[in-house]
Amino acid sequence: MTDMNQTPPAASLAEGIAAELRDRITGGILRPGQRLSEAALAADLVVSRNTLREVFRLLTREGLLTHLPNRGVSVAVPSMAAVLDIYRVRRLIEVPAIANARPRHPAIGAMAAAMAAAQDARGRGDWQGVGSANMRFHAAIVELADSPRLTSFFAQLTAELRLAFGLIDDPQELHGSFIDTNADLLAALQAGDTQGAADRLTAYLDQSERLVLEAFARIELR
Amino acid sequence: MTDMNQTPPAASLAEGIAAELRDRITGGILRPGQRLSEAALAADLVVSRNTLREVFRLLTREGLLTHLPNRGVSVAVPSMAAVLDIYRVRRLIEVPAIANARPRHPAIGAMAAAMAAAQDARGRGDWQGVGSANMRFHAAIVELADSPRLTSFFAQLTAELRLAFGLIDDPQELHGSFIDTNADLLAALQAGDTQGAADRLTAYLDQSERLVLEAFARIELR
DNA sequence: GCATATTTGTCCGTATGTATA
DNA sequence: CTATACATACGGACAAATATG
Repeated sequence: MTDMNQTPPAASLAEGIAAELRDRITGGILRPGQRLSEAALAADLVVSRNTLREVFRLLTREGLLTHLPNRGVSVAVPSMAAVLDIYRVRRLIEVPAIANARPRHPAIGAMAAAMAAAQDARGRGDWQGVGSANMRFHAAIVELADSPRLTSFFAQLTAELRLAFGLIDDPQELHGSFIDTNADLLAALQAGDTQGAADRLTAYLDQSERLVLEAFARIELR
Repeated sequence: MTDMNQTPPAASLAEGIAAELRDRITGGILRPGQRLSEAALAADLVVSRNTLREVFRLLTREGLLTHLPNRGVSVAVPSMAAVLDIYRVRRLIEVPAIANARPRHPAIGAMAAAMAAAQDARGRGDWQGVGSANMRFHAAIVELADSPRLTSFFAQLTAELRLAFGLIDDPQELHGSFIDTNADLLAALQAGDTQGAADRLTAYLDQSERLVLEAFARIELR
């Protein structure tokens, strides 16, 4: 067994640190709104401030960090506007990707693998794992379009969305209910019914968006 | 007259330098494939190497620079695969944006302004200016979708595409013939005929892509 | 194939300006 | 209003990798 799930050896130190910070942010270790002190974080990650600043620029561009001039960076606080925008773009990208999917495209195998991982994680009650697998499932959908630029753009959207997920208390409600819907989607796609698959995807996106927005509405009341 | 066309005062130095370098690359001052020495460029731009490296990371992520570990960065050399990918994504984004355009959306005014600028530049024989105006025209089309993430993603694609345009000798052939097509598109949109506008856009994208690819094929022969 | 020069990758110290207690 | 803390940006240093003669 090779280390296919391992992060590649990090071409440069900055890229490696960027990946590490991305994980901490999407993984919820760093909470939205939290300020990140250059000096403290550089010491913690055992890199120089210069290197860390390179990373800050990257993650700011990706939307995971917010940069306030002369006041440093903090973890981005997702807004309802951001969630609406992200789901709008997801519809635009994912639905045509499914609808125009070439039969027996390799990405369909990746979708099946992600689906299996999601069901496995559900069996263990690992809702965080279910969420990760679900994101891989949708990344595989985008890969159906065979566009590297679309794929990397979608990865960015995904990271930002996970930030929003982190604000929601109950991950089971968030991720648990969608496994069966997505399994139907996959079955339709494997049967060559791209239109049926696209319809199920649209339904999923609508439901998921509503769930996130409702959770947001509850949070903003507090 | 305010300086609404002026670049904003650059929140940070790195952002300003990034904008400057972006202009030099898309403007053809820096040619594709050209290596960029950290020390030389830093001296030229009167910034420290550290600041310049932050900029390099940003532009590498945007696809304008290529980074080879321990061998520095060079201006990206656009490939046919990149051109194909960019046009694929442009179709996916622009066509639905037009087809679902809300009547009297403010971006339609921006389209008209860009069109006027293109016609003006053509009158002066300024084909570079025609190209810039044409890109603004299409950026305005994307704004019809009201999605900030889509807008900034498209800006990136545009910059990368201009890199490819720079390899083509005859800018008149590249940009000159499309003004009238786009004028028709705009007229259809203003008349509320979104479907007709979308059809014209598709035709434009097909023609433009073919032109770029043919020019590429000629170049690769040399 | 080797010795040397150049360049990148990374770190540190420090001066300056801005925001906040 | 002063003092303090911090981000910003610079320049110098050095090891490691790469290119050159």
